[in-house]
Amino acid sequence: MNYWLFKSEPDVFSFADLKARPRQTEPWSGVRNYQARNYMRDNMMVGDLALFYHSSCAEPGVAGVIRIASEPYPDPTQFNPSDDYFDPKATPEKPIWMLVDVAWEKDLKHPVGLPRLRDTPALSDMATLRKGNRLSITPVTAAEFKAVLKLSQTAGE
DNA sequence: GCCAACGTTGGC
DNA sequence: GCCAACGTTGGC
Repeated sequence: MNYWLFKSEPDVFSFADLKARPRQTEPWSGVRNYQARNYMRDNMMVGDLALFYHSSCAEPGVAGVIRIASEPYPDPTQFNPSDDYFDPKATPEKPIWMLVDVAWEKDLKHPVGLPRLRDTPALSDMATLRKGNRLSITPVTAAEFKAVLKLSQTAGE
């Protein structure tokens, strides 16, 4: 079992939006970064758990827990000329961008904001908190995942 | 293969 | 809106 962190701007797609989906499941479309794609294509297993992180918003931080719900498959938006994520170099025979479905797994008792994450020694080496990191999908260690869940049990300051 | 220019991300 | 930091592009 591996652990991950998925970033999303809540104005575009939030943790609550995912929970409100009919099957509480959504294809994680639109990733156009090779490293993030490779994590989905090469390293994720159905059943892996992930933190759903809200970025570029008033209160950035971990909003909930999601689960990898499919094998990797081609991101359909790369083939659609009218889609923002259309990639003219991709064809169904030779897709470039792969994605996985993610499913709502559980709510947190309290969301864990970025300042708390930064204040937590156990998370000092967490990939998404490193200076300059912009990857929308990063690995999380089991210890880090556990530490975030522990933080979510209390409201903090 | 190098590297400058550009676009994007994301916190503040 | 600003700025730091990074990834990508394209000329050479």
